[in-house]
Amino acid sequence: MLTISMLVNEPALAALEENSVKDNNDMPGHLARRFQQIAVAVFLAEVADAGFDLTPVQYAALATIKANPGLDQVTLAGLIAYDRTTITGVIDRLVQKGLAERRASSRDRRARELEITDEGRRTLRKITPAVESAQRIMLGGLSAKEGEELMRLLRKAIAAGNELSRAPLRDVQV
Amino acid sequence: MLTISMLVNEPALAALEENSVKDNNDMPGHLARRFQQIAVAVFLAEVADAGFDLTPVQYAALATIKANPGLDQVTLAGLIAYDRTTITGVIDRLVQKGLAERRASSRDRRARELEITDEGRRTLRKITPAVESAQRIMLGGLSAKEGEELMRLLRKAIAAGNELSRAPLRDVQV
DNA sequence: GGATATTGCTCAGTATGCTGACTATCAGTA
DNA sequence: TACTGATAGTCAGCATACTGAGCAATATCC
Repeated sequence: MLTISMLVNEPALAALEENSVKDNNDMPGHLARRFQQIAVAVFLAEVADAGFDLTPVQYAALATIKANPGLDQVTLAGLIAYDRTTITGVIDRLVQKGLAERRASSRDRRARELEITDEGRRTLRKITPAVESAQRIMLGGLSAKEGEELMRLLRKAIAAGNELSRAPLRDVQV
Repeated sequence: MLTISMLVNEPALAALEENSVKDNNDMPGHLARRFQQIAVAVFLAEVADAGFDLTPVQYAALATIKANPGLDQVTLAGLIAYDRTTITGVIDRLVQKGLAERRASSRDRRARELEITDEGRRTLRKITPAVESAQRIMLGGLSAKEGEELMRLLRKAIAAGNELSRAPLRDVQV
């Protein structure tokens, strides 16, 4: 195999590559992906252990509907930073599971008003310990102080980058 | 709407809910998802600005193939913590773009040996500034010291949770 | 050597997430 | 009121990620 490294002097190239690409596993983007990957796996495992079948995304949507009864899909999306095209499918599944309801709005015939069902409320209540346990587990390698610091730094980085994704977090517009 | 809160005394319940569910947006799992969401958006935007069409996952795979010529798919998956079923599609697309090659292994007829093409090498080289710029942007809200600390804490949390996802990071088995 | 277990890869199915396009509706304005 | 622009939601299409199943080949153990 002929590589560029054969055409230049070795130490110079090694140094250059060391500086430029580094280890892929040490880049913030990779760490973000990996932490999220573990977080989702832990969430699903804890929730499944508790006897439920709910994804992190579905949980967040359901909890937000409960806290803001009658909200529309775009508002929900803004409150938890989902893309509006993703919300459609998530709500479909919550409705199909009988945990939420989607009704046409009378104020605005374009909009759908979302409500949690009794079954949804029951599920949220029973699932809460598993959700909290999952949050603890995903910070399990850190001391309490480190966990707090990680969350503070994530919040700060996220706040600065909020507008950079297609689905930024939006304040409630009461 | 009849809720549990109507059946118990209000302050007690408010405190309980405050303690139990908190704001969904403040949970580690949500922060993980959000940070990753921004990281991917920034990566894609920077790379597109540079005139390329490569996802974070494809980039990581290509860079790892370059650093470990001839490796098989399972080893690649382990090196960057992908699920082996995900790798199949990622390699498909790298091959289809002409950036990598997949050859049957002579040692083990089950395995496929992966190689980067000249075109792949050229792409990696030209794309590197955009990738690095993306890493800077996603930490843009943090000081240099905070960025370092965030990465340290992420590495630590990830190391502790490595085995909890279906696709843990695996050391090179040379 | 032969049964058994393991491994490398793929595939079908499901659930995020995104881009871009489209419909229906609403809001503001000339 | 008619026009224009913005907004709510959906859809098609693509790319991760995962579960679970299956096939082919290799390793291991008796």
